[in-house]
Amino acid sequence: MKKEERREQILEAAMKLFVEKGYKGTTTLQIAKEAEITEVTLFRHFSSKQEILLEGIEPILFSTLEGAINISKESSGSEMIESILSDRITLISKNYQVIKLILMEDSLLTELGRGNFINRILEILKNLLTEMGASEEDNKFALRLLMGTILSVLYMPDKNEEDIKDYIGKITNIIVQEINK
Amino acid sequence: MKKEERREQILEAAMKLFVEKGYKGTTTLQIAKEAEITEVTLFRHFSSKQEILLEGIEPILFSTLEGAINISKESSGSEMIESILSDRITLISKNYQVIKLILMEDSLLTELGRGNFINRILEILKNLLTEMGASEEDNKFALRLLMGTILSVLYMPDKNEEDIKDYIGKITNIIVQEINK
DNA sequence: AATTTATGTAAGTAAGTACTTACTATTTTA
DNA sequence: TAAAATAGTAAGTACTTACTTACATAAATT
Repeated sequence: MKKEERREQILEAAMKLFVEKGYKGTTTLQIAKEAEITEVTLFRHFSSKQEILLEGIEPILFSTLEGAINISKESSGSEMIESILSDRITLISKNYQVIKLILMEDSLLTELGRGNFINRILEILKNLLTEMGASEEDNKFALRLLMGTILSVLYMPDKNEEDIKDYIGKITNIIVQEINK
Repeated sequence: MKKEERREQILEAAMKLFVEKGYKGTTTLQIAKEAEITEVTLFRHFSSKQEILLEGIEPILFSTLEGAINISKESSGSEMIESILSDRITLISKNYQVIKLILMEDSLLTELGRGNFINRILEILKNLLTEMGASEEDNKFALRLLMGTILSVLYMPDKNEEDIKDYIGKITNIIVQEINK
């Protein structure tokens, strides 16, 4: 098996276990077994357990968030939130396990200078709302509503796409109504 | 120092560290130091680290949730949700760190037969809504809205009581409006 | 003052865990 | 088919960690 393939395979196995039992609750031996290789091979591909975690969460840490900024700068109009929200929340919904892991391991990631995921999401949402022309007061209300929506998608067992889209539509109406009041 | 006092002191120190660094990320030696005692003394009061965790989260695990059921059965009218929500969310807000810990350590607690905190909250909220006469569809919407509210209080850094009460009021209006539509 | 009760000290045990080294075997590629 | 890359085996190292034992000391209770 080629280098890259094996790395992917190890990452996949590791993330599955990290999500299930947390970073500290997972051993490198368990990861190796899950990936059906030996521990020695694992350490030939990654120099440490930490490196596996960081590489595993990296794509989410960057792509999931940054995308929203670009979209918001290219779009306009009052359907903006809905399209952005729908887009972002779909992404969040698809990667909810990794994101939950990132929240779970926040203290560890903070030690490594990559913590505060929640604050970064809040910053992005705040910018979005400000660009829409929301006042300070509306901002508070809408911000909590949006954050609550994201968190509910992360933590509620019901991941039905239709239901979520439906909910986003209603939430968007409420926010737009509030801003244009 | 008396037995009970010391137990409390150890629990307090332990919970502080568990919240900061997670259960597995905290050692019994660290707990002892935080409580300004020796590790031996710690193990004279608790037979295991696990026992400390379970005893530490127990009050929240039971009181925070069960209370809501009783209130809901004794009250009536359309201000019901607001008073219940306000009450429960204040409690959640005050214990948000422990609750976050419970969510963080869900896999560990599941092994000990005490997991699925989210599902238990959802059950309670669902009952509440059904008693109010919400339809299946409203139920879905309101349930997500309520759960999102709780989660936002848990995870957003802004814990301003006024702001939260304000938000709850608005959310309540939206739900009542949706149900009586 | 004598007895209990609670704590500290010092040392240790047994198990786990991230990570390494040296050597051999297999698979892939040229 | 020979060279190069990848993987397994076996053993081990160095460190951490939950928890224990034995003994001495201090504080509280009677």
